[in-house]
This record gives sequence, C-alpha cells and structure tokens, in this order.
Amino acid sequence: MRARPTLEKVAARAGVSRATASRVVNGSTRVAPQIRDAVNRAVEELGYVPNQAARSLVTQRADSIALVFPEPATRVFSDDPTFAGIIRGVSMEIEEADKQLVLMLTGMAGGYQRVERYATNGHVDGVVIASMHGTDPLPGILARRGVPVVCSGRPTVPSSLPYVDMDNAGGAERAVRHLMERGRRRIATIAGPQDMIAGIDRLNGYRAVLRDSDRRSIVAVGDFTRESGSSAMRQLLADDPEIDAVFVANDMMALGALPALRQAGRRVPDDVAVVGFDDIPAASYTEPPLSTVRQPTVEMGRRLARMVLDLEEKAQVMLPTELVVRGSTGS
Amino acid sequence: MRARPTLEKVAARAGVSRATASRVVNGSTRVAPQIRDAVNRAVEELGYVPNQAARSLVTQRADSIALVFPEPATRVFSDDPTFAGIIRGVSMEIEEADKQLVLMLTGMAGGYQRVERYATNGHVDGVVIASMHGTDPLPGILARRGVPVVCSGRPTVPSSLPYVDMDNAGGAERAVRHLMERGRRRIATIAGPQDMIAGIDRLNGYRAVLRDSDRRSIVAVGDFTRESGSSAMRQLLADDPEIDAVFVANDMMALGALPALRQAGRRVPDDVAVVGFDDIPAASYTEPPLSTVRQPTVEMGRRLARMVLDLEEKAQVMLPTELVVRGSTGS
DNA sequence: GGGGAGTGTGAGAGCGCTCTCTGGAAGAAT
DNA sequence: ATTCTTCCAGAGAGCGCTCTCACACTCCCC
Repeated sequence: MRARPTLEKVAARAGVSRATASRVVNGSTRVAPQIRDAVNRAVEELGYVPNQAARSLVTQRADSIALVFPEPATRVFSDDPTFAGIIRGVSMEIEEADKQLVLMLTGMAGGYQRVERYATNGHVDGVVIASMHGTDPLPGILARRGVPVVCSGRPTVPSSLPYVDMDNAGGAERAVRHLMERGRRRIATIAGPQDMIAGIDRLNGYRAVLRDSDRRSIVAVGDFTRESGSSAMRQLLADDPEIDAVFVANDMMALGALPALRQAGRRVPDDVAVVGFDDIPAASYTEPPLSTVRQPTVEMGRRLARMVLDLEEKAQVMLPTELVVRGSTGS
Repeated sequence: MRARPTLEKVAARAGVSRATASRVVNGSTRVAPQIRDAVNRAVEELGYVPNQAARSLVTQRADSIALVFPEPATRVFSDDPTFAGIIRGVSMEIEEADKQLVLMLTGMAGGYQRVERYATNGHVDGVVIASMHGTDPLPGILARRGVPVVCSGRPTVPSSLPYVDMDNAGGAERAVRHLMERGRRRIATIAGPQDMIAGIDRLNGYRAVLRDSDRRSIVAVGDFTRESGSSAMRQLLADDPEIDAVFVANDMMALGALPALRQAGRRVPDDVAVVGFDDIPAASYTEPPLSTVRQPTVEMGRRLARMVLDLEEKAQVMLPTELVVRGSTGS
C-alpha cells in the first residue's frame, strides 16, 4: 500500500504553500480561482484525504459524536426496534454533516466511566444518550463537564437539559379514547415500569382520559417484557372479569397479553379490545393484528443528532405519536 | 470547564520528563516503581486522559474500527435482530480492547465512497462489513488498499478474504431432517433471494437432504419479507396441495406463511409443519410458536471484532447453528 | 580500580494539520 | 509619483503525543 499523501505533497504538486492548500481544502473563499483549481486537481490526482487526527489535534474538534446506550437499553437492544430507528436517524444526520458516529453500548461494569472519560476529553463533539431511565446521572455529569448532551426521553426529574421525547401521554390518551369510541366500558391498563418516563407518561395518559369521563382506573404493572404482559393480563382478569378493553403500555407486553386472554377464553376484539404502544413489526403479525401507537423513532434520531450538532437549537422537544388502528380493537 | 490536562502537566506535577510520563501511561515496565507511582498519582489527581488525536497522529493507529452496514442491510436494519446481535457482539469486544466503534450505515448515495475514503486513510484500524450480498465490492476494495477487513457472511464468489458465516446449509439440513423425523413426506421450501449467501446456502441444505432421501424438491422463492412469505406459501399450495411440511428460509417469511396456511384451511402443525430460520423474537410468539434455526449473532459479532483487531487469526470461519423445536412442527 | 554491560531518564524531533502573522503585489486615492 | 488600502500567499509556530537516541548512573567482573 502506498503511503497516503499529506497536505505537504498536495501543496508541492500544486506549486503552492501548505497553508494555501489547507485553505482550499477547507473551502476558504479568499483564494484565487486558478490556484484553487490547481490545488483541487492535485487533491484529486493524489487521492488526498485530510488526516482527521492531525486536524483534530489543532482544531480541538473531533468531528464525531457519540451515541450512548446505557446498560438497561443495551439489554433490550436486540428486541426493541426503537433503538434501531434512533440509530438510523442519528446516522443519517451524522452522515449528512460528514461526521462520524461512535456507538457506545455501556453494557459492562465500568462502562459509564469509560463514556465519561472518553466524552469529557474532547474525543467527541457531543453525546446523544438513549437513556431509558429518567434518573440516569450520565447526562448531568457530562453537561456539567461542558460536553454538549441531548437525551432521548424526558428525565423524570425536572432538568434544563435538552431532550427529544415522544408524546407518550398523548398517544396513551388517543389509544384510550379510541377504545371508548369503540363503545368499551371497562378499560384496564397494563402499565410499564414506573421508573421509566415512557411507563409513567403512558399511565398518566390513560388515567387522564378515564378521570375526564369519570371512570375507574384498573391497573396492573409490568416491566415491558412479554412475560410480564401475560401475568399482568391474568391478574387484571382475576381482579375484574368484566374488563372489555386493555391499553397495554408497549407492544411486547401486548404480545404477552393476547395469548393470556385467549387462554382465559376471551376473544379479541369481540370480548376484549387491546391497544399496544410502539408499533413494533410484530404488532402487525399478531392474530388479530394489534392496534397500537406508532412512534417516529427515525425522526427522533434525526432531531437528537441535529441538536447535538447544533444544526438546530437545543430544546426540550416532544414528537407526536400516531394511533394505528388494526384488528385488535374491532373493525 | 477547565482545560483538560496534558502529559506535560502530569510530568511537571510528578517531577519527571514528558517521556517518562508517557512511558508510565503506556505501561512500560522499564520505569522505577517510585517514579511510576508518582506519575500515576499525578494522573489521578489531574484526571488526565490521553488525547487520542495526538496519539493517533504519531502512532498512525486510530484505535477504532468501523462497522459498516451496506445499503441493503440498512434497509432491513429495523426489522432484523441479526444486526442488533452483531452490533452487540462487536461492541463487547471493542470495549474490552478499549477501542472505539464507528458505525457507518451507508444508506445514502455516495455512502460507499465515504466509507472507502474514511477507511483507506488511516482513520480506523480495520473494518467489519455486515454484508448481505456476497457480491459486495467494498470488502475487496478495502482489502486491496491494505485495510484489514472481515466480512459477516461468506462472499458468493470464492475469495481469500476472511469472514465469519453462519452454518446456513447445516442448519437447513437439520431443519429438514427434523421434518422427516416427524414423519413428513412432502416437504417444500420457501427459499430466500438467490443473490444472498444465506438464501443460497439454506436452499442448498434443503436440497441436499431431499436428494439423499430421493425426494422431490418443491421450491418457491421469496425475498425474506413477510409478504413474499405469504405469496410463496400460496403458490406452493397451488402447485402441490399435498404438502405436509415447509422449510422457510427465514422467520419473517414464515410469519407470512402461517396466516397463508390458515387461510387455505391448513392447520399447523397437524396438516402442515413449518420450520423457519433465524429465531427472531417474534418466532416464539406465533400461534403455534415457530420451530426455527437459531444463529449465534452476538458470537458472530465477537468473532468479527476479534479477527479485525488481530486478537485471533483472520480466517474463514463458520459458526454452528442450532435447531429450536417449538409447536409449529408438532409436539 | 577501570572497562563493559545493563538500566533508567531526559532531550528533542516530528507526526499532519490549522491559523496567525507577515510580506508583497496590485489597485485606489491623494 | 507617493501613500494607503486591499487582497492573497507563505512562513512558522504549535496542537499533545510517542519514540529514538544519547547520556548518566549503578553494578559486576577481571
């Protein structure tokens, strides 16, 4: 392999100084056209590509951002297409900005320190944290150290940190109202973990609608896994056999609730209507297909990236969710 | 934010030269114990972290590797947990080696040149390509340019490039034999795209077993999507209504085949047994749960990373697959 | 006790780049 | 014609680090 050319070589070939070559490469306008052309030709001929390390060393910029998946997220990484969507969205924006995406799954012990060390020492220009738990200390630590941080998901404790979140409450409200419009009277919910903002907000949305229509909440709590969906469903049926609808806080739990209903002799949607949340691919393959609330995951990734890259103002943003009606809530 | 300390500062604090400080930081043994301790203390107190850019500049190493998902892979990224598994595996090894993972989804036009430019200019120490199509030119290009490359999936054309592949043929054979052991006589297959090695090898495995037992192949070809699974299933039933088993080349198509069978009045597994391939999470949620062939995706990621990091010899490796028997092939 | 081997430390070059500062040429104003 | 301004190109410093080389020192053997 031939050694890769340096700016020096490009400059020599173009018959200019290194400084001028640098100006051209970096798109300065203050260069005479014929010189610019000469340099560009030399770049082309030699196949020159700037050495990022050298550039970073002097500019103190890294031209890369880190996408961090904390441990709890990593655990469900394989099953949850939300993360794939976020990655895709972030990646698209990063690519357009011609920067690099450094992926960090902090799965192992000490992963946090690793991220902290790495990010606070100028190796990246910013960090996107796909945090599931709103109490995660990492965003705060990094922000205090002066690292640009944007979180996916609103922190549970009030904070001034920028984030992009889904409209979980709104989606839940729409789902529950949809069940009411379908004439359902006893609407239960399988809530998610109450230490995650998605779990909290979706339960709040459910409660808000029921409260407005003077109905009683019927709640069982799961942990977003399929198994917990099954057992929560069984518990709900035991608590109140008259249930005719369930809003399940995520599709995975809904996937567990469906067979539990079937085993209890309930038909879906005739006896019990079911709405999930997330719109994972599997939701359209269930029998009957699952009505659910879709989240703009790719869009979320894009917004996260744009904020951390300062392409748009850092803010606390909520993205709209969308009800997808399928067979599990009747026709 | 206070400026981050340099090696110079550490050396000054420890009362040694920059060279000695560097030696300690990099773990050289040829340093007197008390000096080493002094330097380590200074590192601790100042919170020193080496500047990777400066280090890379002189060592010509990047301490990072790229994980590339070419366009076709990106398209199915969201739906296919295979990629999540590979990412996790690669990430684990990278983390252990204290290097960085640069993720590149070459979704957009020009993505290839971007990877090529980036990788051939010393920005990464190696590239792992999650290539779906065996004819991908990228691995060859990079290898020729002297960049260490390892592919996931065997290239369709013979090549000396290192790769890690799943034992697709073996898995298919085991699946088909399993169907025979269950007493099935007319075993059809829904094959995957024949420009992907997974599609080719799985079909070959199917054919090999049938040939050995002097049976006729009954083949329909899909494109690994759920919809193609449905229509292929309908076609198979039209071609040969006597079919009593189907080996489907991936779970997603199997997910499409199941409702198609149901609509045709066939019970699974009583009338027709079904085996899939991949063991995606949804496979255990179908009714009945899908027998399938599991792939060690995380292990694949680990091996890919270890090879590209030169922690193990670059070779052409095939990982074993495992038959998972569930309800769709009887009890 | 002097020369050689071995060991530990420091001085200094230089990786490839950006960016400030300086200088020279050309044109405008006096 | 002289000075001032404007504009563009080059010289050179220096980002933070590694690594070679030279040097000082200790220890040992003859």
